[in-house]
Amino acid sequence: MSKPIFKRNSDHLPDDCRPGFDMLYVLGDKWTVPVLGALRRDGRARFSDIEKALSISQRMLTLTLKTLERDGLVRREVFASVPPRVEYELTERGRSLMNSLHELTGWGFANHEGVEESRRRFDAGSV
Amino acid sequence: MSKPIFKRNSDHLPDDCRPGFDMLYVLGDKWTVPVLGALRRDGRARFSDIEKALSISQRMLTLTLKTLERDGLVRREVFASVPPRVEYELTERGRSLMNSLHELTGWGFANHEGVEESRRRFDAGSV
DNA sequence: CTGAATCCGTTAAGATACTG
DNA sequence: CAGTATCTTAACGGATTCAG
Repeated sequence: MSKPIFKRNSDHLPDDCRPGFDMLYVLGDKWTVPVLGALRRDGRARFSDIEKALSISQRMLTLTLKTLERDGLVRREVFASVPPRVEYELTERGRSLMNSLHELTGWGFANHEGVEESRRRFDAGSV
Repeated sequence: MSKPIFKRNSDHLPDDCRPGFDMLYVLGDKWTVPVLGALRRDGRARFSDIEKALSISQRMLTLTLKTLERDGLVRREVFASVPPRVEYELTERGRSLMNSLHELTGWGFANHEGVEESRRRFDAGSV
C-alpha cells in the first residue's frame, strides 16, 4: 500500500541503461550516502544515534531509512520495549552496494584537486 | 566571476570523505549522466544534437553543460560560422569519470531485479 | 520518552516561453 | 544558443502531534 518516498528516478533514461543507473538517483539525494555510511561503520545503530551522528532532521532520517528499507538495503527491527527502540543495519545487498562505490570514490579522491582547480579557473575569468 | 550553477554539493559530509563523494552529487542530478553518456557515445556533438537526442529542455542542457565545463569534464568549442555552431566533447577527465562508473552500473544491472522485487513486496503489504 | 506521521514553511530543480 | 522571467513540483527543515 506504500509508494516511493522520493520522486527522483531513472525514468528519463533510455530503457537499456535504466537498471544500471537507477541506484545512482537513490544515492544522489542528500542523506542516503551518509546514512548508509554510518550504518556500515557502526554495524547496527538506533534511530536516535544516527540522528545525532549526522545532524539530520528527524523527518529526513525517517524518510531516508524508509526508502532504504523499501529497496532492501537496510533492515529495520523494532523492539517493543519501554522506551521504544528501533534499530537499523545494512543488509547484504546494502553492503555490496557500498562496496561498489569504491571505484567512484577512488576517482573522487584522485581527481578532486584537479576538479577544484578547474572550478577556480572557470569562476575566475571564464576561458 | 562565475559561480556554481546547482546548489547541491557535499558540504553535509564529514571532511575526510567529502572529496571522495563530491562528484556523486554532480552525477546525481537529472541530466548530467545522460549528457555525459551522449557525448561518450557520439564523441563530439553539437548542442542541438544533444538537445534532440535527450529531449532535454534548452535551459537545462545549457546549465548542465556549463557545470560540466566548469568541472573540466567537458570541453566546449565555438565556431564563428554562419549559422553559429557550438560543439562539445568529453575531456580525458570526463572519460575517466565515466569509466569509474562501471562498478556501480554493474551493481545496478546485477541487482535491479532484486531491488524491484523488494520494492514490490514493500509496497504490497508493508511488513 | 522514542520515533512516526503530519502540517507548514523555504529553497532549488526543472520546464516553458520569450528575448537578443 | 545564451540569458532571463515566471511557474510548478519536489527536497528539505522545523515544529507539533500522536502512538507505543
